[in-house]
Amino acid sequence: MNVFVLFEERIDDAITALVADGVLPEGTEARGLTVEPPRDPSHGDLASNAAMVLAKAAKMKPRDLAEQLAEKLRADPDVNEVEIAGPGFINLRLAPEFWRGVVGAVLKQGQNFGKGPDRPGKKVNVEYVSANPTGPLHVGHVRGAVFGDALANLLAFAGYDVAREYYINDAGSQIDTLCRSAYMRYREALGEEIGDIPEGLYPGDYLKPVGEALVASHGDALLSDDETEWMPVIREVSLHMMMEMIRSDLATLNIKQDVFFSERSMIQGDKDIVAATIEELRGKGMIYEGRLEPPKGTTPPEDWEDREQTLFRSTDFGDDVDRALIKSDGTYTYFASDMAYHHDKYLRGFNVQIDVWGADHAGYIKRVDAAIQALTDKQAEFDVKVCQLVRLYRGGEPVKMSKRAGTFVTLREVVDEVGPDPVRFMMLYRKNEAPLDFDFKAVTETAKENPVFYVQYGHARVCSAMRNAEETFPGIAEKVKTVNVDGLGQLDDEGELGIMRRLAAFPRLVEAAAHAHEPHRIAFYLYELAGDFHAQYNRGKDQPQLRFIRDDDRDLTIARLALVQAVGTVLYTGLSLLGVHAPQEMR
RNA sequence: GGUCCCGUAGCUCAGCUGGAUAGAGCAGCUGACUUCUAAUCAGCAGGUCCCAGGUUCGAAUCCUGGCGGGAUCACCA
Repeated sequence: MNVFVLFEERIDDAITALVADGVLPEGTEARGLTVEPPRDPSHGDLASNAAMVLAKAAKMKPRDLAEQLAEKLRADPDVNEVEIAGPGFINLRLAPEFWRGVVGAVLKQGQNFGKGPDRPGKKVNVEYVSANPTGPLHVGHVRGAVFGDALANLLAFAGYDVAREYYINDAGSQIDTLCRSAYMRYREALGEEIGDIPEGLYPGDYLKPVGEALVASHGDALLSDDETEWMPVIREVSLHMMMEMIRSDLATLNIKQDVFFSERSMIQGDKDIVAATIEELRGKGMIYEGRLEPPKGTTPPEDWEDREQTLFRSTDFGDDVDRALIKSDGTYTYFASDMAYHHDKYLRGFNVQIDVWGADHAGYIKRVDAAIQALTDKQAEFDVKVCQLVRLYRGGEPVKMSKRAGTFVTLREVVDEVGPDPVRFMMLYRKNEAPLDFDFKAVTETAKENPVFYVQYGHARVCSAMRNAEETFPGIAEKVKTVNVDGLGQLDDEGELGIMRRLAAFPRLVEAAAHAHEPHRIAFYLYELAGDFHAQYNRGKDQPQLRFIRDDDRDLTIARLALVQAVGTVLYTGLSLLGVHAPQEMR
């Protein structure tokens, strides 16, 4: 149940009624009508702009029209008060019974509270991580991984049919580099003194196991000066082991993906869907042979070569320059493969595609967007979520990292140090396009300024209250589960009603966050809900009559606990969307 | 130089895709706290929403042009 949608419908009904009364002209439609929580709670529970958006068509003053609508709304039994304010806002104050009904709804629906309706015809593909299979995941991958995972959770909860996908870049020249690096480790594993790993190869120790595995399976049979002899074998083994490592890295953060799509698979054997994609575009007249200008404003790459090449007319779709598809050695550019890949996703039925990328790839958006538009005749919806940099701190001091020296911080190091929950929550406690500071010390502190703790503690406190109540009133938990609206009648404290309003906002929030592809809104909401709850708990110190557990009043305790349990349920649901554990207790 | 992102309280950031008197945490100040599980709670103070135009009943939010910061520019991935 979404309160705001519910009242949008009721206001719509009121408009229809006014049309029937002849007050509004036939065919009046409420375009841009909204029902929202007012910023200032003193304005009521719900505010609508209906009168203001209709005034022009109705040729009436907004306030007069508002009064007519108000008249209709006053007849609604859920509405306690209707007020016209400001330029023509209609402010509604709902009956307390209505808000208590929300508590009942949460208890009844449990973790389904806030869930969106099925959306037939919307098949969403969320692609995230897609790190090169050349080494372990490092901290730069973490944000996108968590973001994509949470976004997929959110979309699924909001009712979309969602697939989670990882695109394996296993076809480019970086894989040859990987193989040559692994080959060094292979020779090393055979007892050879290899010295330093040559410049340009991957120096990391994580390739040692690959070398050892190769010795175990092939002995010294791969030793050869001719690369083409060992390359295929080493490629297969290395890629497999790198992907296993990456999967296990992802598992430490509880990141799940359904499909691992291999770039190479598109051009293996006799099939070549990259070529097919290019031909399809050629058929549409979007491919030509031509020359490109050297890049401007920056020094051209040393190996810049002015030559005629196969180009895609991405400028027709808003890109800055047309893009090359085939390299001088005859292989496909990364972009050509990517084009085919996104096309493939569309052919698999995904009419909504969301890619999660790092900030350094932002300049790549236009060309992929152009390709998708061209290949799907603009039928596919494409959104790239760009995650800005994560800066690491420890106790306020920047953590030094040098990519050149190879001292990057791995995902596993971060998770090992602070645990998965703080990592996941903090990566989502900022909108994706803003840079993010991650402080190893701050995220494990047990204090309000650490939102992870504050929210998790809220959930633990709910569980604790239930346990305590069970000691005072054995069997009360069962009563709480089945409480009806009449039983909640005693919940009339302003703080309690405030919590109910917050709970009622959850379905709308889920809907909006999913629509905007912004999981961070869930994190901020949970912080606010936890804040409401902790505040109410603390009010019981000064005013014992407000305590959740009242030894002298079992019925009141049941009602209060129903609200407490509802808070716990929504905290649990929200944390699950973020992929964060909701603890029963804090130790 | 082009493109993309960011610019909101002293600091770190929200602001529900156009609503009313712009919010939270930290830091500062004032008070409460031998606890229904502690690590908090209540309050005060703090603002040229980068600037200038525009769109309209109404702009932090949308458009245009600037300013400042970051990222990026390829036959790499």
